[in-house]
Amino acid sequence: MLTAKQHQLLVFIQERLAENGVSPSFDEMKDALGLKSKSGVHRLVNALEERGFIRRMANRARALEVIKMPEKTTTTAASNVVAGNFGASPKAAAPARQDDHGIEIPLHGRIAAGTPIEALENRDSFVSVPPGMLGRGNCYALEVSGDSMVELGILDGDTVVIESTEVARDGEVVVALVDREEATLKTLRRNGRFIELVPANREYKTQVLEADRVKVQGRLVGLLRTYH
Amino acid sequence: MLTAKQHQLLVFIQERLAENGVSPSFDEMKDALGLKSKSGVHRLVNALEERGFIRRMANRARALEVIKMPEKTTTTAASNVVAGNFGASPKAAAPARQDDHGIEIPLHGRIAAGTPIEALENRDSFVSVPPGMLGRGNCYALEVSGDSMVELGILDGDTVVIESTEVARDGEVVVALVDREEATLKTLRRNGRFIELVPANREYKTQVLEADRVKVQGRLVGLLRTYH
DNA sequence: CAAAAGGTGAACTAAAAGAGAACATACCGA
DNA sequence: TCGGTATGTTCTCTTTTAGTTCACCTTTTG
Repeated sequence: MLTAKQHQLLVFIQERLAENGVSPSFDEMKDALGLKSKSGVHRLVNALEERGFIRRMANRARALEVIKMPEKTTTTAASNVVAGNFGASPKAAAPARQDDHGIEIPLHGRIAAGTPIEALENRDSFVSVPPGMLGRGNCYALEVSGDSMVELGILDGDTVVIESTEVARDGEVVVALVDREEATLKTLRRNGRFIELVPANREYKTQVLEADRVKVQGRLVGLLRTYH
Repeated sequence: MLTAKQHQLLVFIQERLAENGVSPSFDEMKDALGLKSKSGVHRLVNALEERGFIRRMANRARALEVIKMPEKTTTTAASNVVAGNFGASPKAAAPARQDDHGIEIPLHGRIAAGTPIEALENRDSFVSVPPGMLGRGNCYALEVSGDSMVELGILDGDTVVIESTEVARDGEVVVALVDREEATLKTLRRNGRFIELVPANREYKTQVLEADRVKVQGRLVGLLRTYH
């Protein structure tokens, strides 16, 4: 995720903030990295901001803030946090990691109307969500692609939080696997031995399928959206 | 996040509050910082407010309040962040805590079309949001009431993340204060010396107002929704 | 090799900081 | 209700410090 220089700068900023609560100026960073010009620092800072490690106020002096540190690959974290908590619960490969104020859940890929999930089990992708948003079971996140659910306020590009489950009640929004192939996000309706997958967009049609062709994979429990 | 002077002042304010519960006057702060004029203090106080470290009531004497302290999150996170600083003070400020995976921001109340924010500055309410969702400045959360923005996927009951700012670009969704009374969440459009507050719902009308009647209070940067 | 990341120096713009004064507002007691 | 004291707000001016941008070059890496 980070280059050597970027990492070096991030650590320096973090140290300075922890030491005396004052963020370093570009000149100080320049010296700390052994550079002779501030413009290089400027680019590094931009890179760190793009990658979401720091936050800054535009055109303000010494207004840097570290909002996350690079992954310290498990060893310490895994030992005390995740271990053993789940006992009998059916948990997946990438379990949620928890701390006091946010819980990180894996981002498994994209989901769209009519196309399968890209099974991008990219282990680097985690999303932090408020604790209250999680369901009871194992949760993961998906990025929404397409506009089939706009009328329920689920837009293209949103991140949805899904609770793994094979059961869902009538009217819930679910991730449904059709014919063991296509995963889509739709409202579930039961109708005798049929299951209806109802989009929330007048331009799309409801799919009516025999119950055994549809397998529920998860249930919508939360949604996150970022504006730029 | 802070300059040396800003940090110095913040620490001074915090100490005075912890000591005797009364916030220092501008003159006292002036002396404490070794200045000869209050105007400098005024600027520093504004800077601290803009950065979300203190809160104040306009035109009220000694009405400062520290709402967070700069991060002392040392790499080894062991001892708790804020611990010990506050001594016996019962009203210890609730600092917006930060850790690796989530940031907590204050939930300031509800916002609806045509009604003021309930200024429920309930200090107990915090929401944890993903680090990447935050804007550049001071952020807080509001609960959305009403359906005036449904066509942009902002539903009744959603939680929106707002970045404090007084400037906004054309087309951005903002918290706008009309006639110093009504705060609403709307899309901002500039039209000569008028400002249009555009709802995202065909059943509501666009408000066209002279520019000086509208004050932008913040900018929409994120959205959270929980399903039950 | 080409693209991305790094590095330099200079010119330029903007913010932080300090001072002093005039003005505005809140509050309190007579 | 008036006036005075304490406080907070604004303004202008100045100096210092800090951030931004650009053109151009070098190194690293896929």
